[in-house]
Amino acid sequence: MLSKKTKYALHALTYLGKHRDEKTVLIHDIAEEHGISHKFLENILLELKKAGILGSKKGKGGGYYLIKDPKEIPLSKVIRLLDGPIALLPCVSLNYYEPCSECKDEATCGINKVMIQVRDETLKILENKSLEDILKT
Amino acid sequence: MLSKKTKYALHALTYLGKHRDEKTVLIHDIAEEHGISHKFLENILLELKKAGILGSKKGKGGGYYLIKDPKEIPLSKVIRLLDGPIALLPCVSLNYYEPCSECKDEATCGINKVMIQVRDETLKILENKSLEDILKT
DNA sequence: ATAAAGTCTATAAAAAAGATAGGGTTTATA
DNA sequence: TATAAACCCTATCTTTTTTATAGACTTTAT
Repeated sequence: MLSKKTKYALHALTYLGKHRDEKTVLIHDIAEEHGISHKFLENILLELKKAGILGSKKGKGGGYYLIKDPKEIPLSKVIRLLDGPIALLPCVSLNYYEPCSECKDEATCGINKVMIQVRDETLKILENKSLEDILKT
Repeated sequence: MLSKKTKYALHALTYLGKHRDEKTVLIHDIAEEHGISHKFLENILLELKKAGILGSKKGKGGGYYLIKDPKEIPLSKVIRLLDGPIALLPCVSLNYYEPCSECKDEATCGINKVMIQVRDETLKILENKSLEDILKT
């Protein structure tokens, strides 16, 4: 399951996507709309900004806004950013690889092999679904 | 990512699958083979037994054994049993449904719609990969 | 000047995962 | 029939991760 962080991020992105006509949107408004903690959301938006998905304007009249086209924001990117690996095991993660201690030899481990296949097929799904898909339904 | 519980379960099932010629296999042997806690593994095997995947024989000379054909043990079953939902959000889970508090109306929520699609496609993968696939590589 | 708004870092609280403990029950076999 | 081996069951402890909060700082419109 996705963490609340990722879930909130998706809601925030959706909200921002729906308000692209406005120059900026307040954290406060997003938080209120979905009944989530302002401060918690603050951290999340900051991460999305650092990842190049959002832009912001400081000071009075400031706020956040999307700087990418919704179709250029795949679910895989959001999930990796807030939740970490998409792979089911560390030993098959492309972005967060770590060996599995209980596995003696990766090269001959059937679990490893199958999980690589699962990862590749999962990635196909998550790279092909984007914020645009969420917005257009 | 999968929990250690699920990972250990997969290793145990693989071990049992590779020793199907023997009548029973000791928890101890599986735990030792993979360097994992005997007691922790005990709980996991018990769950696999209750789920009808393993059989056991008590007393001296006892142990565990597979009671299903490896191809009848899909990854989806093992994951659901030890880890819970496969869906990315509670509001789209088939087996562990719960509404999402930050979503006002599921019927019009784009995130919900997209996650249903992701769930269905993910399920296709995990229902079609089984212990057999792990064993045969 | 002031107030509004994002930035940043640290820490606290809560929940989940991982691990351990120990007594109970069953069964082969000496 | 006593004993030891092995699974059965439930409770609890520990650690890690997640979620949430706090508060001081910076920027900017008016």
